[in-house]
Amino acid sequence: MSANSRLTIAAHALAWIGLYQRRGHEVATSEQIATSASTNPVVIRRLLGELRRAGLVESRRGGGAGWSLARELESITLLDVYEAVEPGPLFGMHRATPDQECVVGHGIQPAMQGIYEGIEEGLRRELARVTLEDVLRDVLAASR
Amino acid sequence: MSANSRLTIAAHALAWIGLYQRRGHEVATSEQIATSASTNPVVIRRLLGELRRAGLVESRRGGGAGWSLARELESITLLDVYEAVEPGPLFGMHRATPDQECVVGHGIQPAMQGIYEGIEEGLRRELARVTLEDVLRDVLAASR
DNA sequence: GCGGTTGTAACATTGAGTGTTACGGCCGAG
DNA sequence: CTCGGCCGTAACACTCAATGTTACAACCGC
Repeated sequence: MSANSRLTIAAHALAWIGLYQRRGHEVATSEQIATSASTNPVVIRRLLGELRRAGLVESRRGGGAGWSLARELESITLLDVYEAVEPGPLFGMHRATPDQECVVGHGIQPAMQGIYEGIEEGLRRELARVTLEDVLRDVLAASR
Repeated sequence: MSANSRLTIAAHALAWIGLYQRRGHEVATSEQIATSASTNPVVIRRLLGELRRAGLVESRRGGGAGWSLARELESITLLDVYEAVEPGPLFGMHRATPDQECVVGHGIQPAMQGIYEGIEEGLRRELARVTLEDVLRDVLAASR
């Protein structure tokens, strides 16, 4: 699968902002987060923009601008982040519609559709069990 | 997520071969399957080649050549197909290694690694619950 | 007004997946 | 033992999403 890093980077950004705020700072800048994640500030702003639309973070402009959490880390799950950042389905269908004259070609898409829905629902359940608080805890545990 | 159709096409091919054999034929050709799936025979041969390496199908060359199942449909699960056809992990890490001087940058990868392993294990469990026999049944049910 | 940051457009780059052509290898049929 | 059909695979073009980068207008505390 063409595994992308969107979920990882988004979780990284949220954990970074959360830790930064616990250390007494008001807001974090995309520049700071980008440095920690070894990427470009625009990439961070784009991702955080999607998280803002999902109500997970807030942004301030002007002087003393930057990003802050809209919710506590323990109330944000990986599912929230996943849904904010990965819109499409996990598995794709045929690019061209299969041969409708063929029994298999005709029935395969509704069949797989139903099966995939169940599987994605299971994935959602797994993602919902992990909070960003868990992520930050694991991050700090790894530093020892 | 850049959802690809490899799992769908592979399941389509297996269901097609299975049904074709139940109707009394020995082997199916990549040409026939490609027609049903509206794609190119080479795409089918490549995918079936991976399934052959995983021990799910067999191929014969020469006259009367083609593909046949190496196992019964009810003994093949979507997990078997998934592992044969999707080698990489579901979620990717940072493309460049994050800033190791930063606490979050240092701990994020081991943390996410562990979390992702649990989530992928859950996905595997879901995939293992569906057999290709289930798929074919749903396919035939959809034709009515 | 100044300066720093967000928000977003625009474009280049990369890589996986997919489609296509080509051709050598294999083997049953005749 | 030749022929024809199909596999196996290399090679290449094409598409598309993700990512990286530059640029710049908008915003707002100071």
